[in-house]
Amino acid sequence: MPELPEVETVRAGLARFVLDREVAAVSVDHPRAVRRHVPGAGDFTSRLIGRRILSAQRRGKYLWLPLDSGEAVLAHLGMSGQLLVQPSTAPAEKHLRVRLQFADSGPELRFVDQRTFGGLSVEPMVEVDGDVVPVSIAHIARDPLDPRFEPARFVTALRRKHTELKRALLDQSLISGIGNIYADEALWVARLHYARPTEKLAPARAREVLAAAIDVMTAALAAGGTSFDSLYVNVNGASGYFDRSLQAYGREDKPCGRCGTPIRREPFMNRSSYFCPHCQRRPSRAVLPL
DNA sequence: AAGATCGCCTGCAGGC
DNA sequence: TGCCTGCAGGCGATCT
Repeated sequence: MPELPEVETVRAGLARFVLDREVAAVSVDHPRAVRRHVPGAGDFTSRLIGRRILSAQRRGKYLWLPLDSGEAVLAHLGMSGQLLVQPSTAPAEKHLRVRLQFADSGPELRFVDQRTFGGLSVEPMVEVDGDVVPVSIAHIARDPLDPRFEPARFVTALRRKHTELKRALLDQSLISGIGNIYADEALWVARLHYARPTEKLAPARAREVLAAAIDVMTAALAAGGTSFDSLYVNVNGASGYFDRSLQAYGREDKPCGRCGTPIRREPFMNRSSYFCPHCQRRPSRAVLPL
């Protein structure tokens, strides 16, 4: 499941292949893949043809390719999305959704997505807080690997919230790029339970969980992104493998790497939370004085 | 109005 | 064997 490190791996890979190339033809093979492009598939196609790709950018789990029209192709990989660079002679993938062919007749760009949670759109840009981003992601916060990310601002915003810590880490409008896997890993490293109330979290503890998130995602990025099944494949067609270094996620009943206590899995937000019941103590219900 | 929940979507593992 | 259920889970829409 692509989170920030995996998306960054794709972005970096794409940058090598699509820069300064002119789009010559587009085919949309599944309408759901462009459902966020409100004017429809025809409009999506016409906004791309004849346009040149200027760069490859990313914020959190979103990546986009600015065009010489001033708009950008925005992509989200969802659960199972892949952006593949393939020779035009390569047979169509089973879940091929969108295909971009270039005027130079070189390798084409394919969006492949089994579960169709991901998608593409072409959008104008908007300035938000000193950055220029596609309009539909104006509400997405900077991610912690962004040079303009402000830790103190995150800590303040986190402690103003009245929710559980993991919910906040997954809130892309508070901090972006963190998904279920790296949230569990960061909480394990910081020895914090997922249900800790954000409003009672000491600033030092908030800084620790942020540092942990940065650490686990930086390490994953260095390793080329995490993958658990064959669905996520990076732009070169090779799966990233970082899962062997995961300490909590997916390790139900396996010993905690610190204390040996079996890792526990609990339902959380229609998914799972993995944590060490010894290192990550459930918060008490007691109301603390301000 | 912020916070919590729902529905989307496919493939596969596991139970009977 | 094949049907059924649960699970994977990000995110916009919709509730409270």
